[in-house]
Amino acid sequence: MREIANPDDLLHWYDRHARVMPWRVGPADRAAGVRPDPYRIWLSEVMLQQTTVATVKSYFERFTSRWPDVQALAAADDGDVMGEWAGLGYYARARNLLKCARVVANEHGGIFPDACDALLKLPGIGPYTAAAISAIAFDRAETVVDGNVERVMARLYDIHTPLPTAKPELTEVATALTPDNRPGDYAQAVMDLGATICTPKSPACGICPWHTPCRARAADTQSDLPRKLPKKEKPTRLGIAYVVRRDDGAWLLERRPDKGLLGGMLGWPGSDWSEAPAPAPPLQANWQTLPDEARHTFTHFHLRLRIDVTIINGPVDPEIGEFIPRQRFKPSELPTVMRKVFDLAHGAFTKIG
DNA sequence: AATCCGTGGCC
DNA sequence: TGGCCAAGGAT
Repeated sequence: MREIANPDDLLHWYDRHARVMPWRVGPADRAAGVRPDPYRIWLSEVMLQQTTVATVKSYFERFTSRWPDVQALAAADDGDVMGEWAGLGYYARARNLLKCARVVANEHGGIFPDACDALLKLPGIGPYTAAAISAIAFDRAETVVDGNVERVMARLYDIHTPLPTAKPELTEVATALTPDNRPGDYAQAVMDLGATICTPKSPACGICPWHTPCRARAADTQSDLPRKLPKKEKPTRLGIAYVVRRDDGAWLLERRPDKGLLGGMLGWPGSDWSEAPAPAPPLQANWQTLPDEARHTFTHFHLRLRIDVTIINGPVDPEIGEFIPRQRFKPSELPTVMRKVFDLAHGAFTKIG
């Protein structure tokens, strides 16, 4: 008879090897009765969507220092939140984060729901995040299925169906395995296992607490799992960014519309991004094209951005965007592609004087 | 259902 | 250097 994976074996491993994170209540503290702060769990889970733990840590510290609870975040200025999120990517997360904070503050008395179905109704909370908050913050027996869990389950049960087709099947076996005992710790334990032992490349099967029941390990297929459908090729798009510096040091920037790429973020005025972008200077000036272009890769295309710069004297009323005084302009509040443009333009201005 | 939506580290 | 990958969600 084939041996079945035992959740207690994983929990025992987690008790010894749980990763330490700023938002996490470790297994020892949890056993002593310490409860996680749902606000911090929610915030960390949204930040961790498609984003590495290492990247999230510093953002989490800055957010919780500036906005210690959901009421504080709900009262925050939109631009301040988008500015703090700059560099983390997937900016719809930040817009939905604010929406969610305001719903929780105004319609739930500042208390996060503990049930999945209620959490799912909130902006920016999907199946994974709802289960994660319910399990981790409230210790309810919900099953989290993220990329780690998909990989662990595909290997544990030697499932060769490629993702995303395999998702329902992987969810089913993951659900069947979820224990009623310590579900919050268990959810974090599966993800820790995927992140540190059952890794995408070169999994450390020799020290895995589920080594014995793992069917992929028995079949030596672990390195091929999970299978994934081939990805589409990324096209290259071109564009022009216009950097205007006023003689008093102010910069001309625009707030991008909420919908679409980099929605809600600050950026330089520019052309469309396409095969043949149409020039669209925000004002009449003596434009100079920089020798180097900014290169950036988004989720689904490569971008090559020509940079046109100019320096203007005295008051000018641009048709597009708004001058931001030197004192108030923080390059750290720009999304990465816009910061690359700034770095190149600033370097050129500095050299020219 | 398929597409859109960022970024940085890794090898 | 370029593709892969990371605690996904909205439309």
